[in-house]
Amino acid sequence: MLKGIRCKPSAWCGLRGCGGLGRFIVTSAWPYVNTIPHLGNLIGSILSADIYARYLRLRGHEVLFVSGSDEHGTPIELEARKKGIPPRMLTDQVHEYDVKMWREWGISFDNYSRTESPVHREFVRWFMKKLYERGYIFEQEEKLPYCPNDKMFLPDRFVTGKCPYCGFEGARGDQCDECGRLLHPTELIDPKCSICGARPIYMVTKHWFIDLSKVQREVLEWLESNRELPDNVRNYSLQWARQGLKPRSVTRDVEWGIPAPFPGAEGKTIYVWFDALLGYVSATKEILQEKTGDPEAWRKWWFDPETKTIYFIGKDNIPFHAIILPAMFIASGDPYVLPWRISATEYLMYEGQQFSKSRRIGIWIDEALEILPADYWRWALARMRPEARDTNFTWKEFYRIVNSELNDDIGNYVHRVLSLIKRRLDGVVPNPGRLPEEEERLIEETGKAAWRAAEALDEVKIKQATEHVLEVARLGNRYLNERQPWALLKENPEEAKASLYAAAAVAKKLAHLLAPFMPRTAETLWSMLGLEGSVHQAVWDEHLDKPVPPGTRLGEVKPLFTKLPPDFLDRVDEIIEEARRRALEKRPPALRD
RNA sequence: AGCGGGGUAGGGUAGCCUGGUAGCCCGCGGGGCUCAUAACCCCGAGGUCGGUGGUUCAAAUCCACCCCCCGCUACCA
Repeated sequence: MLKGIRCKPSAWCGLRGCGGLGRFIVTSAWPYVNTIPHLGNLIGSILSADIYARYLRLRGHEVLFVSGSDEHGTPIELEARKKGIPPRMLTDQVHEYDVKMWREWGISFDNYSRTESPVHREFVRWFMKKLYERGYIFEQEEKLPYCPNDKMFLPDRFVTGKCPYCGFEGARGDQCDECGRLLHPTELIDPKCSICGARPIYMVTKHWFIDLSKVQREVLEWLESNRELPDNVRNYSLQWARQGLKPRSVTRDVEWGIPAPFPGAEGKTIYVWFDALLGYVSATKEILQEKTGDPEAWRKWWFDPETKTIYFIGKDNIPFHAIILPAMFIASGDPYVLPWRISATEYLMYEGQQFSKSRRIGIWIDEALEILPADYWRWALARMRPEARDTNFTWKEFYRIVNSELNDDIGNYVHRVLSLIKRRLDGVVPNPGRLPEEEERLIEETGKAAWRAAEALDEVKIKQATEHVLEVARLGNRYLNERQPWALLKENPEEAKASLYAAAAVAKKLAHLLAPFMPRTAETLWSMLGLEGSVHQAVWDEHLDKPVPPGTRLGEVKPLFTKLPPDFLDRVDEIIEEARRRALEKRPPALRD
C-alpha cells in the first residue's frame, strides 16, 4: 500500500499551493506508435515530465509518473496495412522498443502503459458508457467520404484534390495549405483518396457525439480560475471555449480501436483522442491496482481535491488537455481533479527546420544514443527546452553545451576539487575547524543559487533551473581561482582544509542538483564523493545544504564527462549517418524504413 | 482569413503583468592563474529591445496600426 508522504513544509518548500501534502500525478502526452519519437517529441513531453517527476520526489513528495503508448486509430491501421501485418503486431513491436528506449534514457515512469492494456480498454468503455448514461452522448447520421477501393471511411485529411478557391492541387479535405482556407471534402475538385488515389464516394454512417456545450460554463470557470496555467495554454483555450464548444464525434468507423460501448454502436470504435486522454487515469488505475491489489485505489488519487495533476505536452495539443479532458471529467459527474498545471512547450526545430520523418530531418531518440549517452542528451535538451518560443537545435550549440558547460564548468570543477583532496589529503574530506569568511560566503552563495534552481523547477522553468545549476559550478570555479587552495596547502594548511571541505560541499550540491537532469551522472558523482546510499533518495530539504562529512573517504575519482572531439562539427554528417545505421539495425522489423 | 504564442548585441536568453536611461551565458579582444579534462578566473568591445505612431516628465515595458516566424482552427494523432 502506498502511503501518503507528507511533504515537510519547510522554509524551502516554496511550491505554491503545496499545503504540505504533496501528492502528484505527473503525466506526459502518450507517444503515437506509428513511429519512433524524435528529440523534439522527447523534450516536449516525456523528458520534461521525467525531470519534473524526479524533482518532486527529491523534494519528498509522493509522485505517480505515468504515460503509455497510444496505439489505435487510422494511421496505425494504415501503417500496418502498408507493412502487411496486423496492427497489433506493429504496436507490440514499437511499444516494446519504446519501453526499452525509456529505460536507456533514464525515464523514471511508475507505469508506462498502452492503450491496448485490458485495464485501459475496460476503463475507456466504462467511462464513455457513463457519459452516455448521463446524457452527454447523442447519435447522428453523417455523409462521409468512403474509399471503395480501400473499403474504409476516410478522415477529411485523407482526401486530397484541387482547392475550389485558389486552384492549389494538393489541398486536403479539411484545409487548403496554399490559401489557408478551411474546406469540406465535398468542395474539393477532383477528390482523391490519399491512400490509393481512387475517387471517394459519400456514404451515410452514424456517429456518436459528445455534447461539450453542456459543460462549457464549468470549463470556462475552471480556465478562468486556474492561476497555474501558463499564458499560451489559458489564452488560447479561453478563446476556444468562449466561441462555444461544439459537439464532437467520439466514434470512428475504424476496426483498430476500443469498441464503442453505446447501444447500437456495434462495429464503431472510440476516437483515439478520447481513448488516449483517458489513459492518464487508466495508467494510474493499473499501477495502483498492481501495487495495492485494490482495483478502486485510483479513486483515492483522482477524486482527492488535494492531488495535483500536471500534464507535459507540446503546443499542438493544448485544446485536448485544457478543454476536452476537463470537459470529459466534468461530464462524468465524478469528482476528478481538474488539471493543476499544463506545461505546453513550443517546438524544437532541427537546424532551422521542422523535424520530419518523411524528409529525414532531425534526430530520433535511438539515433541520439548512438552518438552520446542519455545523460548528455538529457542535459542538452533541458538547456534547449522551447519554453517561450520555438528553439533551434544546432550541433554547434550541442557541442558547446557538452564541451563547455558539462566538461569545462561542471566536470572540471568537480575534478579540480576531488583530485586535490585525493592527492594532497589522502582522499579524505578534511575537518574544517571554524569556517573562515571566504568559505562561509562560498557556501552561502552556492546555497542560494541551488535553491534558486529549485524555485525555477517549482515553476516548471526547467531551462532556467539549468542556468542556476551552472551558476553553482561557476561560483565554485571562481572561488578556487581566488582562494587557491593548492597554494594554501603549503602556506596555511588549516585554511586549506577548510577550503577543500567547503569546495567538496559545493560538489555535493552539484550532485543533488544534477539528479533530476542527469540521474546516472549524479549517482556517479555521489559515489565519487564517497557518500552512502543514492543521491535519488536524498531529499533536498534535508540534505542539499549538508556538507560531505569530514572523514569521508572519496571513491574513485575520474572525469565525470568526456569531451566531443575537436573535429566533431566537421565530421558531424558522417557521425549522424553512422548513428542512423547502427540505430536502424537495432530497430524492430516494423520500424526499419 | 481568424485566434494564440513569439520577435531584446553574432548565437542563446532575462526583464514586460506592477513604466524610470538593458541584465546574464556563449562567442570575440585583452589580462591573470597553473589545482584541473589546453580547463578556470578577471576586464573590455558589441544592443536606438521587429517597424511606425501615440500616451507619459519618463516606454523593451502601456495603447493603436503594420511586418516577420511558429502553432491551432474542432475528422491528423
